[in-house]
Amino acid sequence: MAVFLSSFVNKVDKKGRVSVPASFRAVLGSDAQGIVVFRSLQQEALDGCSIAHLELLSESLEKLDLAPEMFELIETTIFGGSVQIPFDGEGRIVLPSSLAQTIGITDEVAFVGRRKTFQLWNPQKLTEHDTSARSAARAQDISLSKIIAQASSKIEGGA
Amino acid sequence: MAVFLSSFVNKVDKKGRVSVPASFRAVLGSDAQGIVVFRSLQQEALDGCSIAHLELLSESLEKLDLAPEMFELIETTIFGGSVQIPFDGEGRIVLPSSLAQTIGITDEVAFVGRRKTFQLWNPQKLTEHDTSARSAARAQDISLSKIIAQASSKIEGGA
DNA sequence: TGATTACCCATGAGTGCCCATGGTATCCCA
DNA sequence: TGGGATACCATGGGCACTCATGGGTAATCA
Repeated sequence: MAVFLSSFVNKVDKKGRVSVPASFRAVLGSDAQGIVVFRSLQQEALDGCSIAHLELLSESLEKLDLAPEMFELIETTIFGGSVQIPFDGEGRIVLPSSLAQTIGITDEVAFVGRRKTFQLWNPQKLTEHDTSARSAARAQDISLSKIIAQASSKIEGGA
Repeated sequence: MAVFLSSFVNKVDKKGRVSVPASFRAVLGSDAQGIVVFRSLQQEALDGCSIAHLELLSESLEKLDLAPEMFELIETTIFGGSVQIPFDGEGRIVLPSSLAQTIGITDEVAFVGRRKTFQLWNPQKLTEHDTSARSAARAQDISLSKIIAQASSKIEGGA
């Protein structure tokens, strides 16, 4: 199925509009009315997803037996802090300036695909994040083919 | 099964198009719509693979219990940093100039088969890398027949 | 009443699609 | 065995379409 891939840097214009990349809109579907955005828990970025995905998170919360503090945190910060933003006719959104300011977005936004969701970053902060992530990968000698091999052997081992 | 073998150096034209070697396209399959490309974690090159291979990596990530930092790294740099590039009618791709620039590709690209995936290099940097890799192999006295023998004894030993 | 939002239209750069060509390797025939 | 024909591959060019960007106006809201 279609997933959010790649990263794009698009401009924010004087009216605060920014184009959601066409490939992300394609993943969202032609009948998508917009997206949902909220502050990321782990990074200095915004998390973005489809409305359906937020509903999935909501259902997941009901099913799991989460600790009350975690439940409360998610209820307040994620659901309380999320905004649903419609597309205009050209596939643009207007980012609430309060959210944009929390992550340092001024005149450009980086959209970063994360398969089921995506993130919105200040492009410079994203570059810094990426650079440090790659340094860590080199230091740990991470290999994608090893990850695939481990996942395969986990299945065969009857794990 | 078919694997990516050999290396080829092809030209990049004024429109940024470059032919994917015919044997690589054959491995990908006649119904392949294109390839996926992302920055290599370990080398100054791009990693290339089929769309199915990226899906395999995606499934592997879901199956393994990776450390959160490693998961985050792969989600952002590999999936966020990958692009799905379609073939044109003649089996060419257009490399995004942002990716091409990170590895110093200007007017030629070296395609290097790595069995299940392949890499894209600046041809000169590939030559330098190969030279230093061969020096390291001689220093470590690497023998291909020893590798085969060790793998065979590992299988028979019921490891 | 002013600011903001929604809706509509326009434009240029880049992309996708299509067609053409030259070179090389392979195959077939004399 | 050599030459010609054919097929395949890499390379080059042109045109239509898409995408991101920009602007204007009317409606809505505070």
